[in-house]
Amino acid sequence: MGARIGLKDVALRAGVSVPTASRVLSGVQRNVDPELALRVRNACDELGYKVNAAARALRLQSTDSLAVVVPAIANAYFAELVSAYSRRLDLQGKRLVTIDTDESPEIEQRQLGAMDRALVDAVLVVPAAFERSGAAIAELARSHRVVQVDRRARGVEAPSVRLDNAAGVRLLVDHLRARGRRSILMVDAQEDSSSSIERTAAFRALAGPGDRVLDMPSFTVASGIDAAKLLLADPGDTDAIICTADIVALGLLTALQHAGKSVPTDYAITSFDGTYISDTAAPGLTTLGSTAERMVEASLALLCGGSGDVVLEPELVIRGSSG
Amino acid sequence: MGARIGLKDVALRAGVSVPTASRVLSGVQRNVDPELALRVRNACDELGYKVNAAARALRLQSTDSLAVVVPAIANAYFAELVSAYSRRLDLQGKRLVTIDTDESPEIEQRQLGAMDRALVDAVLVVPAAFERSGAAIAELARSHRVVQVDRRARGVEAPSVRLDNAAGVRLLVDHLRARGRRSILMVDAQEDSSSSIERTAAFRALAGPGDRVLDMPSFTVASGIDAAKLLLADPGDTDAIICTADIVALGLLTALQHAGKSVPTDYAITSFDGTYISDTAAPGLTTLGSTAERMVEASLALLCGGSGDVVLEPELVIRGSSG
DNA sequence: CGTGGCTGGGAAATGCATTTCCGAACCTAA
DNA sequence: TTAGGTTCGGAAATGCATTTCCCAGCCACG
Repeated sequence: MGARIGLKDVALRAGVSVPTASRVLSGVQRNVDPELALRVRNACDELGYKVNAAARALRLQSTDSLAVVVPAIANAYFAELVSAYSRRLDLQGKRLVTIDTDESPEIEQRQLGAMDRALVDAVLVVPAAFERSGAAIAELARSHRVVQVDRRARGVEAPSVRLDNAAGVRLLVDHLRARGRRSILMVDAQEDSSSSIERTAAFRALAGPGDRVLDMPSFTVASGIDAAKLLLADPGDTDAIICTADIVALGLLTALQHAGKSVPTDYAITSFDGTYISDTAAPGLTTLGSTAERMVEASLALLCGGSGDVVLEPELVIRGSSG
Repeated sequence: MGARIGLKDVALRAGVSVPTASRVLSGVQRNVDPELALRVRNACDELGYKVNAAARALRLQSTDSLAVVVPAIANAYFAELVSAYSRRLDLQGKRLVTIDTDESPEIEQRQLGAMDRALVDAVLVVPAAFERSGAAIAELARSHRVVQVDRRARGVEAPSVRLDNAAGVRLLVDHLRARGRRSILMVDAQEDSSSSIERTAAFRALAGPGDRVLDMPSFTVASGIDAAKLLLADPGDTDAIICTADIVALGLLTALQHAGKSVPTDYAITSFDGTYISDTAAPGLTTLGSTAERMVEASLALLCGGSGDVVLEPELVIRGSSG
């Protein structure tokens, strides 16, 4: 019997009706005698009443929760993105369900398929892959409001927010050329993500004969270290590097320095994300500035209505790593 | 009217009863004719039926979701912790609601107070402060299953998992002394968190006359940089540093190198968290190994029952930064 | 032929907050 | 005093999945 405390228990204790108690707690509808309101609030305290979130969500058809699906929360870029969402949603009294897909379309598909169990009103998703994420996200979009963030997936109608990756590549390439660099290596990862596809395509379109692309498996420090080994084993004429993530650039920078190379003298290094990493590496990384705040703002706006795609303009932040 | 599709619509379309449809989807209870099961599943696909999570949660009194409340998701230590939770819970078909309190007991209190709206079965919390987080967490523990992770708060009954901070400090101090360092500076932050309190207390108990403690406001790269400035302005005899977070050590290391100091020749640097940062800094940071996995395992075990506190033993990982 | 063992169906209860519909009671202004 | 306005209470509907109760069929085995 007397298991959980419901609103009717509160009403009983306060000596008021259920509708009245609800009016007090919901705060709206009609005016309530302050005396009664006080009795209701006291009853809540005394009984330790907590509104049942599931019942409330069922009735109101709304949970005040969003899901954000990122490829790797341990990647500083996505951690800063999630942090920005969290801060902004806190102000709106909403909560964030975080899903880490580990850059795997399989995990992503499983998680998105289970999203109906997740009690969220909408989903912000950074698709793991361009091709292989499409089906799961399109399916999800049939039942949920979805916005694609930072990356896109093929065949998904849902609106998206992303960086103008081609413009970003152009900024970096022009900057390196202006500094007299002749031969640029692009170190990429997650090559089947839309951002990688856009970045490598833009790079190849601008590239000269000495320019190369190196694909690493993941956005990790380890990938940067491995990339450095590969570069040192086959140095070519390379005198400048564009990493598609700060975290890879960090590993690369560290490994090159360990190998006795000087940055930026031997190699100019630049990267994309603009996380705190670029600001703290030694030397600081020339990078495209952080777009997390703008991306968060735009994607939440899209959630509240509106369709179509938002493309954010990148901005070059010059630090020591490019000379 | 014909708005959302419910289970009865599926049953109708499949030409079966509601209980039968439920038996098919829930998968248990009684055997169902495979023929009927197929019809039900087809009806689901055709109608695009998604179970209503709120109704399900209301009926089953369970949401398959946990909340994890961390002081700062952008701090690599907590990002790795959240990532570890996410990976483990994914395997159990559960979801994670992430709350970022920004190291603020006020935000923490507000968020925990709203936790009943959050549709979670339990809460894993890293208290922002030892003193000022107690009330809100104790209050939350009245209505939710709570486990304190990494840090504790005063007066909370909920079980906890944490590092043996005193042992960690001892490991680092002994290591630095064994390397011939005479004068150690501990750079701390969030001094009102339980881990800070334990670490500084342990340090002071072991400290000699040349040893000092410097309190910074936050676990950020910027704090490390500021600490370096303060140190250089008042160098004393300091020849070794213990940072209570990798991320602070990173800023400190970088700033000292910028100022022309050599690590480890001029300063040996050590830190606590064992995140990927310690592995990638140049030189690598001597640190206590990562306890995220063990902490996650222990805290989830506590959630499934059991009370009391789990104290994890630290392990010293020696890298170049300590000579 | 009879009985135990399965499986399906219909009706209804359960979980709980929110909200609507009225009727009853009371107060104020004309 | 009367008309109009305000506020509260009781009952009930709504949102939807899950599950129980029990009654019919249908099979097979004895």
